[in-house]
Amino acid sequence: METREEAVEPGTWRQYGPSTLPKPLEAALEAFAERGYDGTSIREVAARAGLSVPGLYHHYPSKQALLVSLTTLVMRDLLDRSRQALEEAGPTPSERFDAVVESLLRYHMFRRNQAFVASTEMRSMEPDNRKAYIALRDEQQRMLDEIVRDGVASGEFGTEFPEDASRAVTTMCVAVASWYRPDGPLSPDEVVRRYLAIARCAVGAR
Amino acid sequence: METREEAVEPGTWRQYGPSTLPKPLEAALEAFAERGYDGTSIREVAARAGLSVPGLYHHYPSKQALLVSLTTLVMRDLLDRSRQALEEAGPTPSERFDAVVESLLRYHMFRRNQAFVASTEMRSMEPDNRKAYIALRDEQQRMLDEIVRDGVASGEFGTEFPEDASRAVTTMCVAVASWYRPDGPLSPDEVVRRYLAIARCAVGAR
Amino acid sequence: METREEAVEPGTWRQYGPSTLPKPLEAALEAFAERGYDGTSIREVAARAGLSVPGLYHHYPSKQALLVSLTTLVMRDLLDRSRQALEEAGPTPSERFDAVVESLLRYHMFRRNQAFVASTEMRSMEPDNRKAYIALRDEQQRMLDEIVRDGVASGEFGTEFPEDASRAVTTMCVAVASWYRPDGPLSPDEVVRRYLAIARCAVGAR
Amino acid sequence: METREEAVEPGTWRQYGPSTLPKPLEAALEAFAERGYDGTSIREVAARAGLSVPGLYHHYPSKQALLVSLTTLVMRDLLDRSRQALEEAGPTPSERFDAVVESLLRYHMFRRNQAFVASTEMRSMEPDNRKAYIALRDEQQRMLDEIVRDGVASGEFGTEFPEDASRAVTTMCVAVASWYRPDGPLSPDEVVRRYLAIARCAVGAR
DNA sequence: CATGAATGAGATTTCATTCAT
DNA sequence: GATGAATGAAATCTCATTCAT
Repeated sequence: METREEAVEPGTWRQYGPSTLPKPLEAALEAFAERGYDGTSIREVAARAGLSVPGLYHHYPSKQALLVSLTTLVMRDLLDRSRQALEEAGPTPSERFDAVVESLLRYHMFRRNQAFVASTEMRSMEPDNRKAYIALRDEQQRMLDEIVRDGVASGEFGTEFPEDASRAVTTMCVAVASWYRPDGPLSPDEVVRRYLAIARCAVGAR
Repeated sequence: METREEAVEPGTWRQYGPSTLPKPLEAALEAFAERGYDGTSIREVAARAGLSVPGLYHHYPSKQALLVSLTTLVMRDLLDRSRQALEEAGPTPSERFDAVVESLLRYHMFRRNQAFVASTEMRSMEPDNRKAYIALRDEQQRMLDEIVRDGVASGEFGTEFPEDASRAVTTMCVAVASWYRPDGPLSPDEVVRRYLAIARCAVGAR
Repeated sequence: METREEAVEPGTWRQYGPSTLPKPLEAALEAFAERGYDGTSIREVAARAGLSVPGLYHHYPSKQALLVSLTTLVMRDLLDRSRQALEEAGPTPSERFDAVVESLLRYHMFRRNQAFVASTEMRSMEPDNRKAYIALRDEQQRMLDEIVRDGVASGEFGTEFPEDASRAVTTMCVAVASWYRPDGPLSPDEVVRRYLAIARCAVGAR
Repeated sequence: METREEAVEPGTWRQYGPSTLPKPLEAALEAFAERGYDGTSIREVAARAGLSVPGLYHHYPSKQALLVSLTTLVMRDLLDRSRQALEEAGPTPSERFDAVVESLLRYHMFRRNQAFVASTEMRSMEPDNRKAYIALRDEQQRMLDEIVRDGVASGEFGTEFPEDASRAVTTMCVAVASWYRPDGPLSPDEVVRRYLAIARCAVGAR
């Protein structure tokens, strides 16, 4: 009876296998994460990708194109996962809030570098590319804003400043990418549990 | 009865005049904030400082030295202000928490660029310089960690995860530097009021 | 009674249909005319020819080969036309002079790009290829030189400096390629009329 | 009683010492003349100028700048000489015609490479630079055009097509740069004598 | 400190050409 | 012949830094 175009297994948004980026993007990602866009030479990316420099140019016509392809894929992946989390969530703002926050948190742990580079290297994008990236990022932010507003309207959330709280929550989640380490003391599930508690509190849940 | 080395007017930590950085550092700051360390040429810094290139080298022996001087001054300023806020605060963990958080928030609003560059360009520091910078930053973080722990011990804060909450709070405050604009809709006092509410809640105050 | 190998319609040397160059050479011609040999990439030629790059290499083994094939065809065409013009001309040096000059003028108007590229890109030819090209060009020049000498000998031309006059005439005709435009104010016939007058005068005709 | 700003020795326009171009331009000139603009690498120019590559960039900010500086100096020099020749010439169109043609001829013999590169590499100039160059070149052409028109008006020149004749004469003179060799069989004075004869005839002098 | 000249190293990008399919 | 991938060599240009004056 399922009539959706793409029927996806439930919970897929929680599953993170090894990243499926094409090799040159994987190489660019690592390099950008370590040294930044401007601090990374195309030679370095090519070497990491196991290509000659012109070989790299055969696939991506410029350094900027690497950044754009990378960040676009990243934001699409994040958005897809958040949307899927929402679809599977219960109907109440609280449930929806938890779902989006959890998807944000997991993404920033399991796709740490991707998330970090995307948010950090916005300034290295050429104007048009930046505009396109910001549009995607804003879409993600608005998703949470709306839920928080709904929660305040329904009385589930008590915050006086829904916008600020929403941004503060996003901010916290994004920052996870800069300290979380897979081999650190906290498991992803534990991070989710703890940050979810803080996030709920930030919006005055209950 | 005052026996401190430097007796400072009370509330100085809340006062932010125009920055007192030496001109070359001011120039470097603006450039680094706009284009990043690697994206900034020494010629650009010299031009912004109204100096010739060799003139700039007369004051700072390398590009790296500009970054180090800059970030060291920044962290010292922030630490000084936080310490002063603490000295003037009441004795309870709640009062002390509020003081440190407010000092963090104000710093990240009034010294937006400084805070942003310092936190962003850590990766551009040579190993020893990075180590020294991290030491200062950790000192700042430990200041808050300790207060949160004290608050939990005293029963004023109810969080289960003092360390996480403390880091999340710092994180939120640091991120203020990347969205706050002096000509935006929120006054610094209002930002302080709102974020303080969120921060208190994150540590389970009350 | 006709015994020539190839009997050609009279006046053919005056007829210029659309150029019959193979497509890759046509493409190379246009590109070389616009941007010069060194300023043209093989990819550009391939694209203009509607071929893939390896497809182009299938027909011509190198960029240099394109230039050589092109200029050889061009010079042969020009020489053929001049020879044919001579064959159809009357026996006097004046008549023969007019015929060759007219053929030169028409070629440089109707095969403007070909003539321009051939004369311009001599310096881009590898030594042996250049030598071969120069041989053809000299043959053309000698054709005119000889007629002028005959005309002086017969008293029809009065110039003191037959060689100089002959070269100056060639020069003028070649230069027509760099200013003549099919949509300009002068018809080819009119250009022929005017330049022929100047050319005759340069050799002291009458 | 001389009140001119710059009193110049008469006949200066006929004097050609060794060229006074700055060394990098001299180097660029030779290279461009031999291999063309696109065929010349900046390394080659630097090497010929006895500079490192960045050393060359210290003086000229781009390859294009070399071309522009060079061709501007060239056209100014030529124009100055032609104007001076005119000032010293007698009042009749014939005398003025001879003066300008002689100045053109001498320039294209003594500054052969300069003249050749300037006329050849127009297509390598960026649009604005080309426009500026063409303006200078047209000024030179109009100088001759005007004289020829005057000569026709006064009855000294009999040509039916003053514009064509004028361009043909210029063309001949310019082309001298591509065959004249200082060690060839004709002295500059002799070339002047012979070409002047042809040029006069082209405009129907007498 | 400013000016001006200089440079080794290295940046991004392009080119002609080749080969496997 | 087209497609796609690949590459050594070389192109233009920039950078941090230095030195003489």
